[in-house]
Amino acid sequence: MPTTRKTAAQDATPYAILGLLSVRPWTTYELAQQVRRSLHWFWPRAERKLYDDPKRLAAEGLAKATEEFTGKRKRTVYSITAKGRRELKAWLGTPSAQPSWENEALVKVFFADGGDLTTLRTNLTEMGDAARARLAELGELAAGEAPFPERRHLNAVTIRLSQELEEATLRWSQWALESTAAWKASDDPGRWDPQSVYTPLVEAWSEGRLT
Amino acid sequence: MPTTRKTAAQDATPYAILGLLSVRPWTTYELAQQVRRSLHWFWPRAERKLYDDPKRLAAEGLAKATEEFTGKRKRTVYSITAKGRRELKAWLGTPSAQPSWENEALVKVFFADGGDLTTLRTNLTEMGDAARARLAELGELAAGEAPFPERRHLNAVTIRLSQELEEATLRWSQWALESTAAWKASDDPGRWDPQSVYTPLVEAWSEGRLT
DNA sequence: AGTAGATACTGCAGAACGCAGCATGTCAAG
DNA sequence: CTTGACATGCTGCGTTCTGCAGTATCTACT
Repeated sequence: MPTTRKTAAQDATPYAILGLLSVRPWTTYELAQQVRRSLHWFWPRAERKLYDDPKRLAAEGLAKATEEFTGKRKRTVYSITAKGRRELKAWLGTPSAQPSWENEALVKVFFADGGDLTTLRTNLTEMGDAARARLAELGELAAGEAPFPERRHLNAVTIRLSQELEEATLRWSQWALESTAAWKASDDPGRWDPQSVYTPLVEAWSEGRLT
Repeated sequence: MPTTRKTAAQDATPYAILGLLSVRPWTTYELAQQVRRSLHWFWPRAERKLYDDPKRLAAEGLAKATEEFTGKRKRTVYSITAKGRRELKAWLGTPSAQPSWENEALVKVFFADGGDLTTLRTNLTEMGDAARARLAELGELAAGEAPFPERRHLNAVTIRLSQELEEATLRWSQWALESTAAWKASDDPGRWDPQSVYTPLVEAWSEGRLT
């Protein structure tokens, strides 16, 4: 990773919420549910934040808070303002932060030489299972009713990337399980050749195909 | 994402550091550099944390802090203890938190209907460029001297997943650029059929191939 | 002798998180 | 018609994490 990473000008979370508000008005509770279905896949944030950020958006005039009542229980519905739409549009054109992903199971694979070969292989299996489970969730999403037909194209493009990443993880876990089957121990791969794994990548790099 | 997410018993960061210490003793500064090269790819944490966590590890007897001097400048070298190795090994067998990834550019793609088609396509291009740049970094890592030859197999397996994910992202961005070339606007895909994108995923899901 | 850059951290303010808590509403079973 | 389970709709609070500025020493080069 480069130290010269370009960080985004602003925190993306309020804009992500603004984006959801641009689709339709929501109560925070509905927002939280919708986030679980969509945004959370590629912009995971604690639900707690979804109760604070809309207030700020409202304070800055990017959203409008309307109080409604169900019996005597109050609920706040947030909607986007014209100013909010302009801000959102401007944000779409700003440079983005580098993507990042975290994977605790892979940390365990990386340090697998501190444990047994069986433990390593269990972790690999679990990574594959998790990927399959997430693919199933994506499948369910894709098969379900589209809540916003006018946004299907963007949903499709976005879900597609999640799908590709999970499939890549699944394929990798299968490859890793096959590879490690021949290992003697977690700290001794026997005749298995690590260098050959790198070859295609190193060739692409040294031939300048990646620049 | 499921609400029934299983969270890991403990925070992985101290264990990740413990893992590095199991390879060899480091000063925090060296640790920070090493993390940038390896761990940061799949366990990104602020460098600031690398100055606090080893202290805790030492306080718990999982690591040992040794003070050394370069002239009159002090530096602390951390090394793993026998207890630390046992704890690390035990941790390797515990269930892991779900993986997560965040991608600000994809948020912009997801809400692209709030902006121009050109903006959408710029963001797609930038995502591809970023993936290519990261692949180049991985290539450089893979081509370089292996600092720990006895860990090459684990490095190879781990880097391989990063590579697959970046390649998947790159392929996706190219596909998305081709797809959007025919769109009329960011909120109007014209004749482009979102449903067909889902088809393979939905079929795999409905046939139960993901369970 | 000067200075740019690497090494080696600490302090602090603000952001984010997780979790508990609390109050109301709905719906179904007994 | 009452009880309980679960959904809705939040707020408060303690802890952790992050980013950034600041401090000081060492090394290498001009």
